[in-house]
Amino acid sequence: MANKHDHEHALEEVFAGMPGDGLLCELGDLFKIFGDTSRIKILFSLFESDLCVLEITKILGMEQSAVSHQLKILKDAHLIGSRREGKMNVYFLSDDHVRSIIGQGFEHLTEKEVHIQ
Amino acid sequence: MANKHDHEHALEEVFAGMPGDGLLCELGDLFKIFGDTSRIKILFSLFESDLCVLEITKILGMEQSAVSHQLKILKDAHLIGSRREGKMNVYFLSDDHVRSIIGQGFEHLTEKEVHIQ
DNA sequence: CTATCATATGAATAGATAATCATATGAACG
DNA sequence: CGTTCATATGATTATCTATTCATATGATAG
Repeated sequence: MANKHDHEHALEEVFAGMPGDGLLCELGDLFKIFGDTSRIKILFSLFESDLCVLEITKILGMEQSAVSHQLKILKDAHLIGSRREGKMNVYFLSDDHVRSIIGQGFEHLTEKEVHIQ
Repeated sequence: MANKHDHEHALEEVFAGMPGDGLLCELGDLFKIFGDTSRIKILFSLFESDLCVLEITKILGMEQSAVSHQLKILKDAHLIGSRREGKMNVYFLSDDHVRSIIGQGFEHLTEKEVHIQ
């Protein structure tokens, strides 16, 4: 009975600490963007250097239109930006959070590997 | 011509710095897991307290089977663990990377809000 | 201007995913 | 042992997503 009461108290704490549905949804949407190999590849590419669409297309080895679609998604999420250079649109990382987030993901994966050994 | 050469050099660097497809895929799969509101809600709940399935079900307000499905996904990814306590299965965060990753996502969102103001 | 190069957009489709309903498992207790 | 409580699993389905093909836009050079 005391145990049950503790659990209900825990539930209250959980409800209190839970962000609103809006924020949770935004957070989900943000991570969804990282949850695709093509987009991760684009981001990794931009870690090294600003690149135009054609270059990214060569790196990913897929249709140019597919790349443009993914670039739009990344740009809408403010993860990348673009500028014009002559005939080309050059894309770049818009801030270093992208690096940190992907870095944390990496750490999780590599530490798990160590753990498995 | 010099410009073109620079770009090709940049491409080489990008290819050199790019992780293998396997790792990129694992990374994508990891972030995919964070890319769902129900799972994020579960993780936030477990930030506060270890919880059994019934409690999580109450918090999320969805079918118990749906919760179990999502718990399985989280557990398979080693993001949570479980132990038996009497009749119940109690779930808990398996490590603090989860906190860091979600925290980074949060920061990105909130800093963007500041930026927009 | 108009042709062309670089990129973006739109429609269509195949594949993935998350929820639900129905049912199975499995420990605990009388 | 068999019933019940807590949870897991399987099948199904509606929705979402990433890609492709086809085409539009839009800047720039001739």
